[in-house]
Amino acid sequence: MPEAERNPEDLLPLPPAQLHILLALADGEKHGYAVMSEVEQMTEGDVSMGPGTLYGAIKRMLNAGLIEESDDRPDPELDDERRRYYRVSGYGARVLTAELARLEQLVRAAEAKKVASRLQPGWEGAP
Amino acid sequence: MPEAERNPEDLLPLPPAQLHILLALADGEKHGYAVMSEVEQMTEGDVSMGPGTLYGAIKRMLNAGLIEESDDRPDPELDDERRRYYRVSGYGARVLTAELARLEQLVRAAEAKKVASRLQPGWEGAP
DNA sequence: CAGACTATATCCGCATGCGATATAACTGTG
DNA sequence: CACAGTTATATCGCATGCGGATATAGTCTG
Repeated sequence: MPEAERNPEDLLPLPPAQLHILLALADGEKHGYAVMSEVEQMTEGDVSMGPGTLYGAIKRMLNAGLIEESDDRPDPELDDERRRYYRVSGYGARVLTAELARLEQLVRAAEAKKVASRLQPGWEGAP
Repeated sequence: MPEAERNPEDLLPLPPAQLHILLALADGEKHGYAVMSEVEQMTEGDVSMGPGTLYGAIKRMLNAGLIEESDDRPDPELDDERRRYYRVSGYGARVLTAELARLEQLVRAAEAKKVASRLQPGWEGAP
């Protein structure tokens, strides 16, 4: 099945680790270790991803076509040959967008409920 | 450790199923089956929770003090004696708030990245 | 009265998460 | 240069979590 025809919705909800990796790669390709640091940073320490989680998830995501390994290497003087760089695929970008929309909708629904619960906290209107 | 002293942050990130259950109970106590339906409804079918997921998660959440079983019964004429009702505990409410804040921050961070990625899509500024 | 729906519960396989460990290369310092 | 600390990838095995199948039983509907 060609990438363009795949439906992003059927990978949803995305496992949290995969979401964080897509998010970390969203502003440009990075190598694995940089992804770990980026996740720690962008979540302000709420999420810290160890190597077990990272490389397991990367393998699955490559397989699912969410990310791709890049052959581009930076300036040889700045390069570290151990590094392997990854980027978000077109499909991955669409899945990321869909997952973010889902989460946003979830947060909105929660806010709506908070209002509702202040209006009727007891058994009134309950089953 | 008394509930009031427990730190909501150390249960975060909350497993998705537990978040959905707290969300379903946020506007009033419900029995298990009603939680399943509510999750399906409020996520517009994106998330459908089977009994395995539900009752497993409920057991863990009771244990962790996120929810409590309620002895209140609705009007006997409307009651179904098989039902077991659950409500969000004070601690659960605080954990829910913290988790929602975390997700909101994640979505905001993603939006910020989208802007950034339009400004510098290539290797410029990369490692 | 059969079949669908409500309701709770458990079992078990599978996916995911995560700490520990291994290995090796790079970086900076004395 | 030696060495310590950091960077970097990878795998293993256990724990957790998820989710379908199954069981049981009462209720509601055509």
